Amino acid sequence: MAVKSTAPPPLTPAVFHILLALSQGERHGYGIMKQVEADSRGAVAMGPGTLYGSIKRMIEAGLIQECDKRVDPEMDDERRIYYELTPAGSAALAVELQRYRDVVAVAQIRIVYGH
Amino acid sequence: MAVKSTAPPPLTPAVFHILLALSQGERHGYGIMKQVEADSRGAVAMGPGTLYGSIKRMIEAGLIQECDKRVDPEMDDERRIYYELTPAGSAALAVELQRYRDVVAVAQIRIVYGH
DNA sequence: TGACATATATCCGTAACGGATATACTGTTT
DNA sequence: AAACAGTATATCCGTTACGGATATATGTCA
Repeated sequence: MAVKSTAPPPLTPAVFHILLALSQGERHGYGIMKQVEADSRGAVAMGPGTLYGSIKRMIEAGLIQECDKRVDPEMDDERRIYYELTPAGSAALAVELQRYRDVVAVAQIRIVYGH
Repeated sequence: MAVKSTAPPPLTPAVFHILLALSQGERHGYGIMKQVEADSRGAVAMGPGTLYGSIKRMIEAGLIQECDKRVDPEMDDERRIYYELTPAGSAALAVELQRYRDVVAVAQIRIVYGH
């Protein structure tokens, strides 16, 4: 769906959830998956196809980037690749979140005051 | 994206916005388009391809149905086809709305208390 | 040692999106 | 009266996104 006058690449739900997960701090792929599940109380289950496909697109779009940071080198799994939000990613998340708030507010008014 | 343990057909943003528009009352295609735009403060622009494609799928899924109701026969355009929510559509909207609220709440906590 | 969770990643069929296009009526402007 | 913009429905089809299946390999626990 086209989104007017906001962030250039309109956010899909998968992209939005990944951004939200990374707003919690840097994560590796599997960690993002788990964070998305936690953030949605288990409602959203993201498969590996969606996850890694979205990550690739998001890096190309400049929303996220790989980061070198290794929290604990001793405990670390060498295979892990950590990702973090870019400023553009943070901005896109903020815009999308505001859209979510607006939609919830509109729906709330509709329910309370009965269309 | 898969959505666990809720409504059988996981809602795409287009489907969600159409359901929300119809929660306002019965609408014809073009009316849905305008309502979606209004509900999102002009942020979401749904093209005819997405609109009529989604309507077709939603009727098949039992989320909406055509209704005979003609508000004002004198003022009416014969071409108009009106749609309304089915009970299943209302239920799916309610579930999806709760997911939106949850996501907004999670994000809000993250912002206020800083991850 | 078998099973399960963690972890990354690709492949590819299916579904959804969305612009372009077509048609036609209505209402307003010049 | 002609021209234009807006309303209204609808299809076509290229592009994108989704997401299950699959592959591989390590860590962990009973």
